[in-house]
Amino acid sequence: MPLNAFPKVRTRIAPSPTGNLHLGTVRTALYNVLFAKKHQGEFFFRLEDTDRQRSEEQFTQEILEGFKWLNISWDTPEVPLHAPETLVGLGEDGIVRQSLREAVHSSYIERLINEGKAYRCFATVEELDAMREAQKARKEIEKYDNRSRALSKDDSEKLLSEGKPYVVRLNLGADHVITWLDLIRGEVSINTKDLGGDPVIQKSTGQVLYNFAVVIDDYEMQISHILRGEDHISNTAKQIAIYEALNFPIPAFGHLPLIFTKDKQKLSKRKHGDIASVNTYKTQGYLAKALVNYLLGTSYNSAKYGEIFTITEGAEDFQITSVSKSPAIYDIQKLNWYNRDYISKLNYQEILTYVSRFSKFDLENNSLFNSSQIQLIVESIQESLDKFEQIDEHINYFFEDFKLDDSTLITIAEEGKEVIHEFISLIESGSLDFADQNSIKNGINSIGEKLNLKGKKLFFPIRVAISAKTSGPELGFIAVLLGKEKIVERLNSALLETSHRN
RNA sequence: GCCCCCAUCGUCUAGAGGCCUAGGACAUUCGGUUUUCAUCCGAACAACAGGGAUUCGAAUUCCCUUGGGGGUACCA
Repeated sequence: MPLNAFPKVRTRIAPSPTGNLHLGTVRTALYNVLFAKKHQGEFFFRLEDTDRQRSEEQFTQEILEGFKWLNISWDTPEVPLHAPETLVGLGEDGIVRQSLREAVHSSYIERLINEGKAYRCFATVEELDAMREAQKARKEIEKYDNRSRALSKDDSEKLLSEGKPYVVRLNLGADHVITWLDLIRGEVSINTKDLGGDPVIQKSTGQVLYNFAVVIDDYEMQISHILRGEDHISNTAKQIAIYEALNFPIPAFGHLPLIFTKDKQKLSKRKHGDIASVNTYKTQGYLAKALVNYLLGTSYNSAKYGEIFTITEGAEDFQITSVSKSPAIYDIQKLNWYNRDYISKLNYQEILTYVSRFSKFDLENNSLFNSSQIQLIVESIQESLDKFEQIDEHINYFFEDFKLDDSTLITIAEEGKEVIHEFISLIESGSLDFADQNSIKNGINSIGEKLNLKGKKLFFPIRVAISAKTSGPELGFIAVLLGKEKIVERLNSALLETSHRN
């Protein structure tokens, strides 16, 4: 596709360090990466840290760690063509820090004032409140009435010299329609009359507003394609007005659908807590690749790879135009499915690394089992793990004893006790080989024949007695690893507990 | 209120006028395998929001309605 006036595809992610790394931010970043990869372009990272009230260094660190964990890296912007020397605010780490660019932003404000495209507005907050009240009383739409457009240059200079506080507003001119061809949505049009009057571009503190800073920074970083959340659609109209006032080439815009929860609300930290935060997934033991794949899959399916694909594979046939327009509802079950799938494909060294990190048992240096036994244990539960956080609930009975609770004991029942008795005598008769799974299994089978029991009635009592669980690897497998003594001990103690209960 | 965006199974999606009695995946349910559990295999369930218009023909184009969401700051 003929991209646009820009020589090269450059995209960016521009998070604010005002909270944890949000799933939505990651998703936006991912689509930007995908698009840049697909078009052999570059992807940049800009930190929008100008909100001094809410920005915190701790959040910056969390965001960077999150990106690192997810293995999303960015390119370093080169010296911009349009800007004079170096790109102000660019750090060694390739990150552009917006807070370091305030002087740059201000200089463009001055330029607009000099060109008559922006003006100072000395109206006080009280004055503007009164204006809105009056509009409300008249049942008009509340918006800035552009009153200061009329201020003469002399009057303006006078108020300025008197030290009166002011904001700078962009002169939107006569009402007109701003239209862009959205990469995802097609043509989008917004009339400037619905923008709430001439927008403030610089506060009375001298700091510029978000919409202005974004335009300046994207321009100097030569961003060619801006892919961001749908919640920015109305910002885009204002930003295009700023691009036009500044006579900057206008990049292409694409507005991605948002992530919703089941209640159809935008996924937010405030309302939905931890599930919005990337850190939660890292902590619970999700694989970064699975999370990436899930996030990408929410609004995009690879024609070539279907559901399961890496970011590189996804980029092969990525079409920004085929990204879904409607919101994606957050679905933990789908994420878990991805994660199970990725976990099950891990080789042993990989899974051991993860599992060790999440287990309270020292798997790599264990006194009960040697390394090949550990491998057998880990591999036996590899496919039943949704996330690594669950590791110990699957393997704890190998490492420590337990007390059966009522809900577990109930599965043993009367017949079960008999099964256990028989199993104990069989073991003690010495006819089972604890080095051989099949020997154990055959032994259990013979009990089944003797008592005329099969299926759950035969296997559950033993399973519960030796593992306190109704699911897990083969019984023979467990028995061989735990060994004769431990098995007998647990069988006896289960019998004891059932008798206490009855 | 005003402006904008969106609308296919419960969920994510395929579908760019006839290939659609709408395909796949997740979830769910039921079978088979495993004398248990997990895995695996098979099957079932289940959707074009409603109404008009265009057309020989519409999930696909247009309009309206309804529903949902976003925005509406000297926040980002």
